[in-house]
Amino acid sequence: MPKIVDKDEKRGVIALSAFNLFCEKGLRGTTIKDIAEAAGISKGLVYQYFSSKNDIIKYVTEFMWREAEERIQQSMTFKSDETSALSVIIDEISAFWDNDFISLKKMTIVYTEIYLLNLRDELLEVKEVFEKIIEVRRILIRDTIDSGKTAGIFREECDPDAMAVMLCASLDGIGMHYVYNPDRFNMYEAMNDFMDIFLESLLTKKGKAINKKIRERKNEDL
Amino acid sequence: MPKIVDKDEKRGVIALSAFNLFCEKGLRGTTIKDIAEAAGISKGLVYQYFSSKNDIIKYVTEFMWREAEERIQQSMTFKSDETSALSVIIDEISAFWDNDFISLKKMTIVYTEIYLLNLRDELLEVKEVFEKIIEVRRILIRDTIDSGKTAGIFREECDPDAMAVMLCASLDGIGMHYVYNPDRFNMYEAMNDFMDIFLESLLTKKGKAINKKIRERKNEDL
Amino acid sequence: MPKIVDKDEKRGVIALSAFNLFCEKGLRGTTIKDIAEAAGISKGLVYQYFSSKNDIIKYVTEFMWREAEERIQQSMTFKSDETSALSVIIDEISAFWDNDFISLKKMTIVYTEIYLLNLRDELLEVKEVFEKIIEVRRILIRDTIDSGKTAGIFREECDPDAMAVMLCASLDGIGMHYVYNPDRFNMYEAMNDFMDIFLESLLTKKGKAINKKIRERKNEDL
Amino acid sequence: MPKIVDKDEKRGVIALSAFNLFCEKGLRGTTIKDIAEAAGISKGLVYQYFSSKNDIIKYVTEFMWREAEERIQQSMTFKSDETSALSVIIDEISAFWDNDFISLKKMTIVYTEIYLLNLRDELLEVKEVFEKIIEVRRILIRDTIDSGKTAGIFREECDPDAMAVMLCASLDGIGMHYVYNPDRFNMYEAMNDFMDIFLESLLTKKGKAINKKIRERKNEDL
DNA sequence: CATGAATGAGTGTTCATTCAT
DNA sequence: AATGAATGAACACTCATTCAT
Repeated sequence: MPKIVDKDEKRGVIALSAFNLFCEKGLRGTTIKDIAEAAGISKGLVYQYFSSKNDIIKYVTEFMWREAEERIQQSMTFKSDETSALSVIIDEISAFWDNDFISLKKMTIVYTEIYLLNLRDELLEVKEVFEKIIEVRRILIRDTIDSGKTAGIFREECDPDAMAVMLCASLDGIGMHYVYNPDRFNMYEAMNDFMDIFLESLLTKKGKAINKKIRERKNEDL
Repeated sequence: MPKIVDKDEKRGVIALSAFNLFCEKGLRGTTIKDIAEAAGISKGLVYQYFSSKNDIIKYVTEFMWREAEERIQQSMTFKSDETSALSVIIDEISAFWDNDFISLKKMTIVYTEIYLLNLRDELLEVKEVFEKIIEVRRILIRDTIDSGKTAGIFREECDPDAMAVMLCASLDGIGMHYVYNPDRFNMYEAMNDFMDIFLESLLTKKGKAINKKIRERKNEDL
Repeated sequence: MPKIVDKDEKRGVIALSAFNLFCEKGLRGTTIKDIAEAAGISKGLVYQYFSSKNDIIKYVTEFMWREAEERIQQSMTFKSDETSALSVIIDEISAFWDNDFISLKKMTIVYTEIYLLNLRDELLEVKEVFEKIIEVRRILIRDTIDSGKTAGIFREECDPDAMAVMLCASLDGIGMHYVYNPDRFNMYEAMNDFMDIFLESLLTKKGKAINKKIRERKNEDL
Repeated sequence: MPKIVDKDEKRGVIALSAFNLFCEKGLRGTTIKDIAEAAGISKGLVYQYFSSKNDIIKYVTEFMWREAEERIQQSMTFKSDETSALSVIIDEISAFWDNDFISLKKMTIVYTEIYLLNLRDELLEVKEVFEKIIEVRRILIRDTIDSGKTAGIFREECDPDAMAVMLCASLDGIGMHYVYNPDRFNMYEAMNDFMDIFLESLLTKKGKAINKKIRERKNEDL
């Protein structure tokens, strides 16, 4: 009788090993041998679970997407009051980078590497999933700003689409610079500063008042 | 006598071929054979002009740095009045990305690839030059904000160092997202929006007035 | 399960192929492809057993050293009487070259090539082992002469260190010339002549008597 | 009018540069570019004087042969008395290695490299010349011993052919070991010791007396 | 005469993938 | 199910040689 193996679980184990190695050594710099060893199995067996190295990258990308989605779902679930819009944005922004298990640095590196692959259409199988990662954040923020406008929190003249794109992009940039040079600045502070500046311009008076309350509540929590 | 060749020019020609290929296929994905063919020469001849593939990458990086520096020098040269601080920042920000889209894309891709390699110290020969590219912008912006504070244009409480880092990082992020998906948003508008938001928070009343004038003058120029 | 392979044995097989090729075509003239083909495997597989071409050369050098050491151990083991000093030297001298001509030639070629590489420090990984081959003979002979002096076999005025160096060097030269031109002279006779001349000068009367006995016994054995 | 060039002289200049480089970096390790630079000319011009790299090696070998021959002719020219036989041998032996201009080390390295090439018949054009270098010494020594026998200086039972081969070979070996490890022993002393041992066995009483005189005269000269 | 730009076959080495066991 | 031995195409880089100038 063959050993009973949870195929899906094992795929996850292998992919996690791969993910960690991708961070340390890059997509190209990580060999199948490396992955197999890190997962405690043989090279050949990797190919029972993944059809190719690209297949692993695809899985890893999907994994990152699922992580992002899940966090966002969590953010959304428990917010329903008027202040939610702001909290969601602020939380999501920091949550995206705020993960002990899969470190910021790791995420950033792999995310950036896949960004490059897709920019050159070198990994078409992965493109769709990768773009979901971007979209899920963008849409969340866009929708949040949108409903914030309805609630009178954001100013009329602010364009949710444009703002969302800009916000996501800026935060990616801050993340990358931080990862490259973590000594240069305190990232959480930087992101907070950034959000302050951003919100200062876009919030209505009502919005600013709410923001103030949220901040106060957060400080009390600490 | 052998064919007379302008060595420096030929280095430039080869490096340009390389640069284009680096963008299309990535640093690792581009082979010396590719570069030689694109430059219309043989593999061996490449090594008469560059000591190694990394040497080519170094040249390309230095080229990008020289480009960045030159533009910055230009920005600085002709500004001396009170409004210079703002103009410089605004100009530099847009100038940095102000080429045709093709070359913006290329710059971004290569810049990002080198970012990744340096993150893992895989390209030590290039690290120093790469960091100059980052620094030259950062310092320009920091100093500009600093002197803007003295001139009463920027608010007292704004930290030039932190702002400069954040600004550079954000703009990199915006550039990357734009290059990835140029249809999503008009980058110049996005950057202008971004700058507006940013300046709105950091300028004093006096600063805001000057900013307004600069904007008006610019619109007249068009 | 993959084919079960005795890694050590296979290393030996590959190294033997390499050794033969090194002799025929030289260390530099032998390519990894040559070695792989001679061993009946693919180029890539060679690197499963050796980390580099130099690693193969190192193995071959270590092999030669082990051969030399083993023979010397054998020479030492069964001699304990007064005459041992002389027997050991004589035996060792002939034993070192005492293989079929083919392998003598091979040894000499590879030994000489490694000599040249080390002379220019082009093969540092191998230097230490190579020098062991020289030293093991030199020290054996030096110690033997030394104890032979104590036993009154060698003359008081003979310097064991100088004699050992000279003896080793001369015998290397004779080996090289013999290998180059095996038809010119009978090497065993030449070495015997050489030893006779050498011993004639260095032995005491007592030593000469013992030497005579050893020779007679040897002739009886044949 | 073309520049008038002494073709032969220039060949010599190039070959000398080559010779020096062959010593430092080996035959394979020396490139045509190296040689051209050392000779102060261009790569292409080298091919006006030599048809190939092997052609240079051939020239260098011929040069070494001419050097050897010349020295030997000198040795022979001025000796005519009874003692010449010994002087010639002793002088030649030391003279062969005793050259400041073209150092011992250089000679040994190139000589040994060519030895290896010929051992494998990799450079047939050179084989003949290389063997002349060996032969010229061997024959000199053989003839000298031969005439020494006639003159009653060498013992009847000594075989000039065998002795000459052995002597040349041994001295080559001593040279090689010395070059590899010049700190181990004083080569001139070693060669003298060697000659003493050698002559002690082969000279007649008369021969020993003459040898003694030669030594004394030499010491006076110093 | 003289140059050095240009070539391209050949080197050691790596690694995704296959497959016999 | 699981192994790791085996493959071979691909890569960066070198160098003797040629030849247009």
